[in-house]
Amino acid sequence: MEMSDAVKPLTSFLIEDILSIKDSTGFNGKCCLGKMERCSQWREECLSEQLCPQKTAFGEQTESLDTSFSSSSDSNSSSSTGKQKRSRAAFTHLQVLELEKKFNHQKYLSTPERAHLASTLRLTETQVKIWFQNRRYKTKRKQQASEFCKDAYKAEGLGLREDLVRSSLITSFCKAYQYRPYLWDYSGPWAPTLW
DNA sequence: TGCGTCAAGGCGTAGA
DNA sequence: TCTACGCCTTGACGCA
Repeated sequence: MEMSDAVKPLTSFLIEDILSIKDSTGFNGKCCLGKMERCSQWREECLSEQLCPQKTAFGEQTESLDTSFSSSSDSNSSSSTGKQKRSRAAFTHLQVLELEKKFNHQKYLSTPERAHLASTLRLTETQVKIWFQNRRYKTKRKQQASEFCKDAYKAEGLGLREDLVRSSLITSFCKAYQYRPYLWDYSGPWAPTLW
């Protein structure tokens, strides 16, 4: 549904409209040349090894995006049962960084902003939209988890012993949960700690 | 091999 | 009716 939307023109803010170079790059995973150019671009923008350390940053993402986009239009990914194999695109570290940066400024993007960000990051508008959707939901879950943990600590600290065993379990859960990347990346509900 | 992460799928809802 | 959203789930992928 989403990926087909990405291919189908939705608004006048299509990446192609903005870039007006769509056929030369062959974006949407149908041509590796454009992605290689993107890789070069991103590599140049890498300030340090820390910004692009992941081995999945370019090669695997290229492949992933290929399969991701081709799954909607290419029958190669179909299994013998006729069911298309679902693929998951892995965004590059820099793409995620830029998305995070934008997210820290704005939790919601307008259509033009989304289109601009998508073209900047060489992603589809749908991918940017879904990323922000997922990001908001993750942040919300993180907030709920932190409040849950806070309450658990509070209850334990006050000596409320309705169920000490459960409380201990919750406490250890919270202690473990704080090491989840997207949990400790942000100290507050919308607090930008990366930037 | 089980588990965690995360992009994407799916469904219901709201607003224009 | 269309689009974007929230919420939850699914499935691919990497790792210990």
